[in-house]
Amino acid sequence: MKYVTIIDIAKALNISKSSVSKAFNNRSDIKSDTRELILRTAKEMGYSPNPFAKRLMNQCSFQIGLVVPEFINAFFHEVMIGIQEVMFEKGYQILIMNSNESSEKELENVKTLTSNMVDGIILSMASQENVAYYSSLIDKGFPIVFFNRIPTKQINTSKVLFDDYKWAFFATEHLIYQSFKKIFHFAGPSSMAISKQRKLGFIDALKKHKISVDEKSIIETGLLISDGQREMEKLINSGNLPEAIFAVNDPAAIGAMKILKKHGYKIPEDVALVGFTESKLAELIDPPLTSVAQPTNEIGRTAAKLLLEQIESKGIFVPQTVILNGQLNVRESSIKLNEK
Amino acid sequence: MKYVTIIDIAKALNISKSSVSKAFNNRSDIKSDTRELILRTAKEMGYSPNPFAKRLMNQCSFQIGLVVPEFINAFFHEVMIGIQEVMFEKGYQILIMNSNESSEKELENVKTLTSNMVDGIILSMASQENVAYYSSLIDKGFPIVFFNRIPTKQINTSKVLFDDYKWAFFATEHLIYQSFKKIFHFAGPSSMAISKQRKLGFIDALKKHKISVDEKSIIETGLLISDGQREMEKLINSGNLPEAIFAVNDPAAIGAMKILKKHGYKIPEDVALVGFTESKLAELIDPPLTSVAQPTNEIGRTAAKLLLEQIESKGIFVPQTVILNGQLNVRESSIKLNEK
DNA sequence: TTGTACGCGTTATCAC
DNA sequence: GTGATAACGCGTACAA
Repeated sequence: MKYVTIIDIAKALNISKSSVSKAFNNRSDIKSDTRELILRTAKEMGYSPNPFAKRLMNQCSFQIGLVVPEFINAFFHEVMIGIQEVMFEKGYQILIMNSNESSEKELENVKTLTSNMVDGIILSMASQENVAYYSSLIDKGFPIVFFNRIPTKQINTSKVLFDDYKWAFFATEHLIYQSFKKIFHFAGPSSMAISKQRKLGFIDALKKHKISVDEKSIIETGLLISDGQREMEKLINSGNLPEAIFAVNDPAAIGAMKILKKHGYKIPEDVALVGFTESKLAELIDPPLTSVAQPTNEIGRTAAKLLLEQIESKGIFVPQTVILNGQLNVRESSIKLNEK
Repeated sequence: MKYVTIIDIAKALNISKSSVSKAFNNRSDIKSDTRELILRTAKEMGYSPNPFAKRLMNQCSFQIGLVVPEFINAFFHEVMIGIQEVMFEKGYQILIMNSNESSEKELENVKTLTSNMVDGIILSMASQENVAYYSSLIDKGFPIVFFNRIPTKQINTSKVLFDDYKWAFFATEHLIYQSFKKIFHFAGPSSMAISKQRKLGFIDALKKHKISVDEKSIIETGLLISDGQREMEKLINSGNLPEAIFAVNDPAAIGAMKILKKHGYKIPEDVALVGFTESKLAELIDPPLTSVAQPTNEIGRTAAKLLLEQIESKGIFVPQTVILNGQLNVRESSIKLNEK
């Protein structure tokens, strides 16, 4: 595949390559006749500018990187779409990389991206491991925007976040208002900030309503359907069933639901369930799962806009932290039925 | 963000930039002492090679494009992961673009990618609209591999496909063997080759078993959950309920299931359901949905490998067509229960 | 209005 | 073993 260059066009028309370049850059110092002619022949010859030469010139790639910790849940796909919407409009391409919950892989991804000269990175971290390195990048003036799984320590850049604590609190309160008494929490990995926040929200909601928080009522479960299944199985075997469970995320809740149904328990009569981070599944399973919806598309769009601001500001920008609002979608899985 | 170049290193060490370049390219004509020194200082100075300069030289981008017609269903995400696995190992980056079921957008995407000098494209088409253009690209020597939604006409390149006809036939036969008699088909858009194939498989299976195919038993539905819901609603209103439905894909089947359940019909007792293109949902909904599973990861891996072959062969390659095998996952939604 | 010359960062090809 | 020098394709002062 041989690409046509401005030199080819110049030769074909017996003019200099700079004239061709001028024609394409809408410069005033070229006769409109010549411009027309050049553009026409360029089209005929199938010319398209070599992006690498351009980037070599302006030291800017019009590419940004997106690094996510996982690809399994729809959450990151949806955020990705939001980012794309904003970025493509501005002519940016997006290189997507998956860290697969490994902070080493994540560091590798970021290094691959920076050595590919992306103009900035949107990042959701697998863990807090590499924060120092990212901090040093930011200090050098490299634009990074964090979302979802962000650094817990202060960092000098923009962030898009969701108030996990608040919404976990609301979700738990919802169960309390339904007058469930014995409420358990299926928690995520304790190393993960969002898990911690959600757990804290759970605990504080119980405290506020003067419900004692039992050690055994918080079970570190994991983020996958299989995790929910495993812990639910254990719980059933132990014979210590709660009236309601608030799970760290939808997959954990759905896993629990599957096992409960398998053992013949009714939802929400026997055990009520609430998930977190609305997934498509929540509406579709039976019974539909109550869940906290995050504005995934908006998270993506906001992160993209913040990154663009940083890129375009060339150094002097004010780091912003945007906290987006969610919504508790109450569905059948958590509604206390009237006693028959 | 100022990048360090080989010239900076050369200056720092008072040597020529060509020596620096040689050190990095493991050339034999350089003293190993100097090489060591160069590599060490390079690391200290935080040098990383400028990929655009490199690409400008070797006229090759180590990037490939992936163009998919939609992002909603997990199918393309999963294929994408397979592609990534193979490509990243070889040092390729993947630019992902979404055509959103529009052939104009698709053409635009492909043009963006080629003008970005990707080394090849993996493509699933929104429609047959642009086949002539893709054909001309291929004839010019530009590597393209098709999968899933491929050109129906002969095209001189590699393809990864799934025998939609065969598996639709099997899926329908499964319903017949369960001794359902009145079987309907929720078909996809008739413009889409895969829809046509699945419909044909359905028809031929009925014919083989001497079941007459009624005009009314094939309903053009669409590919989304909402499509399945809408058509099921109509069907219920018309009072012409089948015993079983084979849907063009899982979302259509799931939409139908939701509406059936809403109206109090039991699955599979009142209406049995079979989907196509296994989704995560199939296992999770209640009752679990029988569906044809496609080997998504393998589709991605195969397409990636075929594309690499084409890229590396530099012109003389033998177009291959790989037909991958699927699996009919039989679940509760399609099993005829014994009469009580 | 047009063309010349140079730089962007890299590698390949020569002389030395 | 080393170091100039010329590409790669494009943009742009500056000279013509």
